[in-house]
Order: sequence, then structure tokens, then C-alpha cells
Amino acid sequence: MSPRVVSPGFHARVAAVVREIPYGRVTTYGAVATALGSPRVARHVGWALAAMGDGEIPWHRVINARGAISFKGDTGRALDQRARLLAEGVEVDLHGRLSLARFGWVPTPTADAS
DNA sequence: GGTTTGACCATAA
DNA sequence: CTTATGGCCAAAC
Repeated sequence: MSPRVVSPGFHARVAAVVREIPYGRVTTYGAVATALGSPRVARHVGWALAAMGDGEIPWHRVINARGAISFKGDTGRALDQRARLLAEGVEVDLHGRLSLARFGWVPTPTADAS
């Protein structure tokens, strides 16, 4: 684990938090943003994931505050995300929505605060 | 260093 | 339930 994170840019922070999401659990952009210290950066969370594409990051475990999968016309990736969640035991309906009260997970706040 | 954009969020109607 | 608007902040151009 990294005891300290200086300034790896925003993407690395998002990636670090998303990577900590346990199996069969989902979190929201706002939750990740809040864990980073600012709930306003919720937009950048998803944007950061898109910028890096897929990698070692379980981006499919990140959804919006409505408890549903968000995408901008790119239904292809949205369907992929839903399929991955179903594979993890997360009950996602055809609307792409799930119960945050059941599968919602709170990310660990970063130990970096200046 | 200003402008544009964006996988969002909250509120209002 | 949906649609519209404002805001917020960081990266890309």
C-alpha cells in the first residue's frame, strides 16, 4: 500500500479508490469524489475512468448516485457494465438500476489531506 | 493561460 | 415519473 500520495494527478487517486472496491459491491461517483475530499469532483471520477479505459480498475463497480448505470449514449459499454455486475452477484434490473442500500459500498477516504 | 467539455449531483417545475 | 438549469472542478485543446 502507498502510505502517501503526493500529486499523481486526479486519475491515479480515482483509480486507487476504485481499485479498493470489494467484489460484489458498488459505489457512486459522488462517494468516490467525497472520499477524495471533494464531492464536487464526481464528474471527474467517471471522466478519469473513461480516460484510462479499462485496466486493473473495476470501473464497472462505479455507478451514479441514482443507483443506476450512467452512460452517454454508449449503451454498449453500459450493457457490459451491467453484465459484469451480474457476474459479481449484483442484482441489476433491465433498467440498469440496483439497490444502493444493499450493494452500495463506502470507499475508504484517502489518508492524504493537506 | 483562456475556452470547452464532461461515465455527475442537487434542486425546481 | 421526466425535463430543465446551475454549479462545480479538473483535464484536454
